[in-house]
Amino acid sequence: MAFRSEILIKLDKKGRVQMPAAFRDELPVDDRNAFVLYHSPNLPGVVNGNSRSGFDAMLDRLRAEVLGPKGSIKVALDDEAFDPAGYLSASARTIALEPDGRFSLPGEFAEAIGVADGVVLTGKGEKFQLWNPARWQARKEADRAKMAAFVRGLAPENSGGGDA
Amino acid sequence: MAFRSEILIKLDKKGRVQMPAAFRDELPVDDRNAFVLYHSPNLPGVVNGNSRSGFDAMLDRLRAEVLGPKGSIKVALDDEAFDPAGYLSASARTIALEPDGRFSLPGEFAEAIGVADGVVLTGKGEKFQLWNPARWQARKEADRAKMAAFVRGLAPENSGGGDA
DNA sequence: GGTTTTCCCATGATATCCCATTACATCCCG
DNA sequence: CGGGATGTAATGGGATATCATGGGAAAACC
Repeated sequence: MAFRSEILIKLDKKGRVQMPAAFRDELPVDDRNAFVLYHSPNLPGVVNGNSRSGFDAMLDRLRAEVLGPKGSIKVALDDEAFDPAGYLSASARTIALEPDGRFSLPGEFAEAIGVADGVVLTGKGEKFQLWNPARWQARKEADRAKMAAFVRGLAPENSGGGDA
Repeated sequence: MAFRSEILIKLDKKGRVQMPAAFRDELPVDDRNAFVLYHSPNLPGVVNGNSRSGFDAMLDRLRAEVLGPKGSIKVALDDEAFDPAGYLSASARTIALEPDGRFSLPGEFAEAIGVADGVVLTGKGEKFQLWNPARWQARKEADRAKMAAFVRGLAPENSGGGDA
């Protein structure tokens, strides 16, 4: 299960969005009628998406990271302490997929993204993201330079190298 | 079964609250006519909710964690020792759901939350919570900052940005 | 007997279902 | 190999169901 590619999808006047076939095919075969959208925890204007099992798996890893195995009962009871997994759960919504592969984008997400006529769906491997098209374009430009620099910096002491 | 999303629900003049469809769908299919509300054990003004089976499962885990496997018989007999699960049971009430998905919020919980015209229902994964809207807003702001800091602290040697 | 709870009906907004259309890719058959 | 046939993806829209809410009336409670 790995979300790849990027695609621009239109929003019709009912607020519906077509889930790209490439992403739909990555959802678990036994749970393709719904998935999860949630606000980015630290990047305003971006909405993340994943399968239900993928989202739950992320929360499990998160809880395991924060507390030890014994912490589960503490998190279940302690309402005062900050709970990252709980925070993400509150910011998430289960979205039903219509039989034809579309879903209606809840207003809260549409506002967060700042959608007008279209959204960019972009694969990030373990998850995918919804972007405002213009903002996505800008981000991509910026990332291109960073990526080139990153690759250049990978092998500082390379004598040979070169490619065919 | 995972409670997600957050939603503001009005209280009508009869004290009734609509259980959001997103939460109702998470209740066990064989037990959707009732659920459990209980006071937060350590955060005044917050009321927790869960399915009956979910609440019972939490009590079981709590007893298993606190006392050993032999603890159940001890708890059944020892009225002198402090019993956390028993304490939670006393603070809990089974709430009936009307056929249309509403329930009447008992006065004790309404007072604890400090409701006026509305309540925020927020998903925490394994359970959900009822909040005073203003207090929830404040908590959310505070948690947002903590979440951003938490994500930042995950990878000590992180050069680039990115989000979770 | 008066208050509270439960059941039922009403309503506006939204979401869902179903059918139609266009574009593009693949398939089939000679 | 070509050209029609078929399939799927993305989009549009009308009809219907569901959600959240309000309120009246019966039923239960003290």
